[in-house]
Amino acid sequence: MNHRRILDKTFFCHDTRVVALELLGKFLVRRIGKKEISLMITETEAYDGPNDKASHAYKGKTKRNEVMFDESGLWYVYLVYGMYNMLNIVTGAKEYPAAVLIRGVERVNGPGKVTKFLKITKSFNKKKSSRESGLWIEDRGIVVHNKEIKKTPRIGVAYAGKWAKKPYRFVYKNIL
DNA sequence: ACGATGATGAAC
DNA sequence: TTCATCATCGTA
Repeated sequence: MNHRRILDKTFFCHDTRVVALELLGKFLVRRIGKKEISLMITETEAYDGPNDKASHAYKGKTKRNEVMFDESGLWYVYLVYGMYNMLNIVTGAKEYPAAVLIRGVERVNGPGKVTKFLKITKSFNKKKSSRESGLWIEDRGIVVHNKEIKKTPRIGVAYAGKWAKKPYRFVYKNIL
């Protein structure tokens, strides 16, 4: 059975923490010309709504974060530290600003390295996760058990007070 | 432990 | 218009 299902809005329109968990074991697929690169997602972080101080949406809608307020299943890509693009997928209901940061995939650890390896830039911002955009996520039938998932505080958000301590980072331990 | 490197948002 | 900050990473 070659089980393959491209994930769409129906997958992403749920609680961002649930989506972040369920993205582990799914495949991030990037088409460049005729070639497709598929890598299993191994590390994610949830950014949850207007009250999460670690989230870009905490202070309301801006030009940068406005896609977080749009419908789920869209890419949110932005530049940090002048060098690294961060890849997020918008989650939850429309107007509820939430997203999941894809921090790591198999053999590529670190959100800046993922985007560099897959040549993902801000040109993907606000595009839909879909085959036609050249970047999408597939379910290939891998089942990840709760015991295989490590939950930790998020990285690089020490400024966020009590939100910095919430276990919104998810790591699939069964990494190749 | 620290510098690279530039967009962003808030202050002025 | 200036300024501090930043969901990072490679080098030391």
